[in-house]
Amino acid sequence: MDKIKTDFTDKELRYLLKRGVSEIIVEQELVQLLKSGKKLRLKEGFDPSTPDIHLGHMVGLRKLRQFQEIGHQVVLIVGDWTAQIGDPSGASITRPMLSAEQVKENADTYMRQFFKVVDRAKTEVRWQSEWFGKFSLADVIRLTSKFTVAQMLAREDFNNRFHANKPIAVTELLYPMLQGYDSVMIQADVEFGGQDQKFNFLVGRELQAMIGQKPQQCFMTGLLVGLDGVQKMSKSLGNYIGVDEPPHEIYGKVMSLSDSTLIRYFDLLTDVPDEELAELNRELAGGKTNPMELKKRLARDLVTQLHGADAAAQANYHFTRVFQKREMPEEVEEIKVNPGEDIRDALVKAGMVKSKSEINRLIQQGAVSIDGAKIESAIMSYRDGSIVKIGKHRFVKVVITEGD
RNA sequence: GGAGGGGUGCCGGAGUGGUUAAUCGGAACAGUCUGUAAAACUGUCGCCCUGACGGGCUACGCAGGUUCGAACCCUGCCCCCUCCA
Repeated sequence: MDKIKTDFTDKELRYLLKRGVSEIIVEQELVQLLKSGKKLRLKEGFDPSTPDIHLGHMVGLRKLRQFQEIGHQVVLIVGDWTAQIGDPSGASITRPMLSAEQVKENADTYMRQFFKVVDRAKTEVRWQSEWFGKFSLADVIRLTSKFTVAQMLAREDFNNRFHANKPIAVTELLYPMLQGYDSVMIQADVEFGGQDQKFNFLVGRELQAMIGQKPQQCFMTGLLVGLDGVQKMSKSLGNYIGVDEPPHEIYGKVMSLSDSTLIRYFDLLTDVPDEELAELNRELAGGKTNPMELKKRLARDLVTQLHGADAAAQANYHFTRVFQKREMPEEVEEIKVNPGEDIRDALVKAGMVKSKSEINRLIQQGAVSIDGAKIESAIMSYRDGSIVKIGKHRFVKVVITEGD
């Protein structure tokens, strides 16, 4: 079958183990594993209560892909049991229990996005319920007796909350143990995730050792800052770019990134070589390169990865035309207008604006034009085929129709 | 079992009887500028009528009440949260 790559140049190793990587425990052991020729089992878990993947997650998925390309096996775990506990974050300690159908649906959604980056053919999907579904109280006691409260409190988040007199649910203490047990069940060689997963990964490592398995390596990827350029990309902060978003949306969001985050994005999300990145960075600092051009390159690269080269070219064209040149897009939505009807009403009806008050406000702000002429008052003359422009990039074509 | 805090506009969060469609921040939208859907700056940001001036209506968990007048006071109900044991 697939050949497993065992000979690496220093450069290749550096790319695999440094680029976009935050920490590896234990790096030397991982290097040995890679060179041993063993087909490694790479564990990645996810919580089916949050099925959307964004670029922040993509950093890790790209790593999985890279390991697949040198012959290794990804094992994706659907955390249908741990999802009921909620990963201890302090913010939300109680989560609604999801129905079985809901979990299934979320899992499908997640996987559809996951496999945009990761190779499905080299992935084994496992559900926690395969083993936890049969767990008895005796099993729970056996598992929990392997750890002490002090060990669990070593986790930074628990520790903080403990000392701040904030609640820690008993089930939350269970979370790392369950996640660790997954590693035992699938005999993971390496577990992948963000830096915030370190504690859970280490619990898995210990548990495997106790049971007589070779402890897994912990592979933690770097954090991506979100659109605001300050906080980490996360769904709850709303500063994310979803893997599932349409091409022009991804492209546009990349273009709105703050300049200072550009290189980091290249670093974490593209294959542009380190030397070239360093060079680009120098040019940027020296003002030799226009950040916009670089952003376009980044946007094209990312859209290509997620939607293919054609979509990327199209998104690029669309952006240049609509946003840079402020021309009409190739396709303009049409709205039906009855003869003599106030066009404002038609715009509201078509959902172009939220309310008549809003369109009035926009007119006052000088944001509306018809056939290139700015509208000063609410009296708008138009004819069949007129192009109404609202703001910088909302266009609509008037179609006059009789009836209703 | 005991003690206490709170539910306000898309979100966060002021306001504790009139001058409050409701300070402020964020998001969003628009305008100016620009190398960019970056940044910066300015403005808008409940709904309806009006070209505009202006006017009307609805809103501060829910339901009542007090008052000339309530997000703010009272009563009941619902819901969140924290601490002690």
